[in-house]
Amino acid sequence: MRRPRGTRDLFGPELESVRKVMHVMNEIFKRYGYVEVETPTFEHLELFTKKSGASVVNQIYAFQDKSGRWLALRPELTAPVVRFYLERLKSFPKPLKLFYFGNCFRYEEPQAGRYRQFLQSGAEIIGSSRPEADAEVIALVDEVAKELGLRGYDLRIGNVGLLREILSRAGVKGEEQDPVMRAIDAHDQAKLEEELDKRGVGEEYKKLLKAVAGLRGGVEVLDKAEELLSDLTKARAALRRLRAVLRLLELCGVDGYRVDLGIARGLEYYTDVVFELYVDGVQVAGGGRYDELIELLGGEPCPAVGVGFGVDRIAQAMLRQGVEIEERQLDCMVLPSSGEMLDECLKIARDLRRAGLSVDVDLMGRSLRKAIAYADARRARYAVIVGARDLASGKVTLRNMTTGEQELVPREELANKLKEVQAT
RNA sequence: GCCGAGGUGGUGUAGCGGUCAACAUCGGGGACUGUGGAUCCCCUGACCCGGGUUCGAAUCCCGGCCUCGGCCCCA
Repeated sequence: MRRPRGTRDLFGPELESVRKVMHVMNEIFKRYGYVEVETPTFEHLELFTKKSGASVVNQIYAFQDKSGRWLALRPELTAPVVRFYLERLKSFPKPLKLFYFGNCFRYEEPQAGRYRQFLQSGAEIIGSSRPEADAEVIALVDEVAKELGLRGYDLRIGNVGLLREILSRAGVKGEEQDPVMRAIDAHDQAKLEEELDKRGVGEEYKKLLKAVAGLRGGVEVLDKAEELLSDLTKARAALRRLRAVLRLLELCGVDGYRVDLGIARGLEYYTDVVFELYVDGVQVAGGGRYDELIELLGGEPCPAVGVGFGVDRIAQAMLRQGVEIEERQLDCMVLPSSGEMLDECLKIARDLRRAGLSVDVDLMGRSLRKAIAYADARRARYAVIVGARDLASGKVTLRNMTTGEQELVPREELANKLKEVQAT
């Protein structure tokens, strides 16, 4: 039997790095005042088909249960969290700040950094339409990247509202905009030209769209955008919002970002400010404002902003970059000098474990020689050698596995002695 | 869904029509029943699956599966 395509078995550094990412995120989310939620692994299929276009529906693991209900393994977590909000959290004080971790499933061809089961985390602010909320979510992303020690990360901030407004003015509305947005996101000029012509967009708007989508750099690009958009009131409002968010980011201590007005992505439900986080050219997080999604899923109109993180991808980036991941090692192994000492070893191990130490005993009936070799292979810091000779005077031998130095230690002082050296 | 490169012990490789399928490493044991990272010896363990060609296939051909990477897509 082998594992299903696109899944992974994890252990060792791979698992440690995932755990570390989860741990750090968990701490930061709570530090920022978010509350954890958990939703089921499967939902009604309809929840996802409502939110996402038909193109992605065939990538959902969908099935009928024994009563014929159409269910789906969740392909993402925003829709389930919004569903949870609509079902039970609507009457909590606004804004609601929620975070979550969860496995998601997509039926896709596995490739670099892409699996059929993957771990996502995210945070959402539901109920605030203000730029403070946008800025806080972006600050959260920056904090995660910083605290995980990711080097050379690239945080890009844009606003899909600008591009969509230009398209609307040019007569391209609703879903018609999506293929155009995709072409922009892919930086595919030929494709963009084609999509715009297909929809009869005039030269003037084509030029404007390309000019705006090409803007990236520091805050100064907003001035250029403002010149270009002088006639478009709503687009200028979007620009003002972006400016406000960037100003707030400064107060939050975020400075390493780039403005990129070409961010469009296939994220069709984003309405305003959007952002993406890249590490080594791989996108590891993305989010933005989605003021219409909650209504789409059957709620009262309600503004919201959020972010999703690709936990596995971030963990892989950390391994790649050699970020230090501390791993709790075995404090000691308790080894009998001969078979008769086994009972005594078990008692000593019991006491040391109760004292909070990480302790192992040999379960193979090995000779002392082999057992010490095994302790070395396990990278135990100490070996406690229990023999009749020392035990006669109530002592055991404590061997430092790194230096090879040994000393006789009274049994009852063993735990304290080990805890002392554990701290160093 | 498409394209490319691959699949031999747990890992890394050799073998490329006839070999007891080799080597290294890892794992278990012994030399050495109160002392590890050395040496020597022994043991466990593999040709992805199914067809075909052939007297004979790990080796050649076809199909599938899987892995890695790229495209499409990425809510």
